[in-house]
Amino acid sequence: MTGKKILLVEDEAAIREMTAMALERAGFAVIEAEDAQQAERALSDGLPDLILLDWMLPGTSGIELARRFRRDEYTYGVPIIMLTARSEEDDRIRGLDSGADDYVTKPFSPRELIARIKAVIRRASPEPDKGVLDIKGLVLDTHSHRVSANGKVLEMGPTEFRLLQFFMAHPERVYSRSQLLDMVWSRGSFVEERTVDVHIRRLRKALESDGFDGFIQTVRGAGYRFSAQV
Amino acid sequence: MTGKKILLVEDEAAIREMTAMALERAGFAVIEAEDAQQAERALSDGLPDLILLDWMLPGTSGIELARRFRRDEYTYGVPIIMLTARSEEDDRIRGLDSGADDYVTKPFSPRELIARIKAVIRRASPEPDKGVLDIKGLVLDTHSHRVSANGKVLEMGPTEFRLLQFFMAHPERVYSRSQLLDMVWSRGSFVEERTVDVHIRRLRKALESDGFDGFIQTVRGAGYRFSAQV
DNA sequence: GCTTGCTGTCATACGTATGTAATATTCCTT
DNA sequence: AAGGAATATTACATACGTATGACAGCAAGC
Repeated sequence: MTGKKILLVEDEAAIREMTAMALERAGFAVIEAEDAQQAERALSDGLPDLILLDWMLPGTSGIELARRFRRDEYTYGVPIIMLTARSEEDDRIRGLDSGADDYVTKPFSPRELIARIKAVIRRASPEPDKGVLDIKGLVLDTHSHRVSANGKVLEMGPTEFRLLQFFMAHPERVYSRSQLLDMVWSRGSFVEERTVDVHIRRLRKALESDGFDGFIQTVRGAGYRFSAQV
Repeated sequence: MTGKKILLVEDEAAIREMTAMALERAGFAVIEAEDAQQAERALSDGLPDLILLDWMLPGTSGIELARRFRRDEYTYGVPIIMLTARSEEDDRIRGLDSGADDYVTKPFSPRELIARIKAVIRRASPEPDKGVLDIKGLVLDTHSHRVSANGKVLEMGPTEFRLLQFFMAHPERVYSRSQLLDMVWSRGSFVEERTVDVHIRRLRKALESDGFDGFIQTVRGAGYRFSAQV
């Protein structure tokens, strides 16, 4: 559980440093940012396991930033905890609406904060970042967020990308539609199981011009499987 | 997946009965309770596979009850889904904190509720990991959902796959048609015993090109047996 | 504003698996 | 060897699961 990377976005230096210290003592690696710009720059160095976001920020507000992170396919899966002052407590609904996983009111005890962080990380338990996945010429780069077949770039939507990423990280194994919804669609949203069929179709379509669509295999009555075998 | 037992704790009779009906039609066995006391009494008759808990209950609240279940070593492992009204949505965090595995806001569609129930149950009770069954070159992989004979992939239907899986997990033992129907077919489906013969035939056909059909042996007057011996 | 791309759902088409009945074969008993 | 019972095999209608294309709602960018 330790060694997790946390991005802390907080403009007040006193609070930021105190918080960072508490987190580091608890075994987390903390990246500090004062505002939205610094935060986004920090993100380009690799995704953290969790983002701690102050509600009130100069410039782009915390809530706006949270929304942006949730929409961005790159940061989509990273859990977010909002830091709010007690007087802002009424707004916590909007905070949750914006996609935050939890909120903590200031002033908070380090113990409480760490407990919540651990809970959220455990719940989210993000996939280990594999970097580049290469299976028989089909290459998926999680960093550049690109897929290529024998060097030729393939176009596909964000959902198809995540689907393919999951499949390539877990090949030779059947997943039911329900499992795929859990793993690829992750949080909150309720979608029909049949929707998986449609995205499978779209993924196959994106792969078929290079003959890789055969890797996505239907297992009748069970689900789908990614396999480089015939 | 069906036949799972669900404890439904909800004080409003209308909602409770409607929910119970929807769940029963989906194949769940529902135990109804109006309040905390009834719920605890119901639990003493045996643990359910999941607890559906209304947020607002007369007397002991749903959240308090959830906390209690989580602390009690007897009920500790039973997954909980909270039912909350939309206006209570901001309390969702506390709901998760209290140990709930998911929450559903009222009004909910039966389909969504059932989907979430299935997801939570599946996560809570992962399939026993059988892994790979290998008997003299006949290999059945439950993960990839594949059967191969000395490396060559064999094609067969879902029922034949389940049948073979059962046989390979219980070799050297005779099973009557009636027993096989119990173990391999989903409960509650009324199928002729003679149908087993047909699927045995199909399984043998799938195996015969590689000489493995001899493993499926007829025991006249008793049933069938899987045996790697002559 | 408008356009574009993505998502989720639906209706429909399609193929295959399934259960049963009919017929053939094998095995055991007498 | 014959008769009867159990099993094997084939054929077939139907049900079921999957594939596919079209569509409407959104959000993002122009």
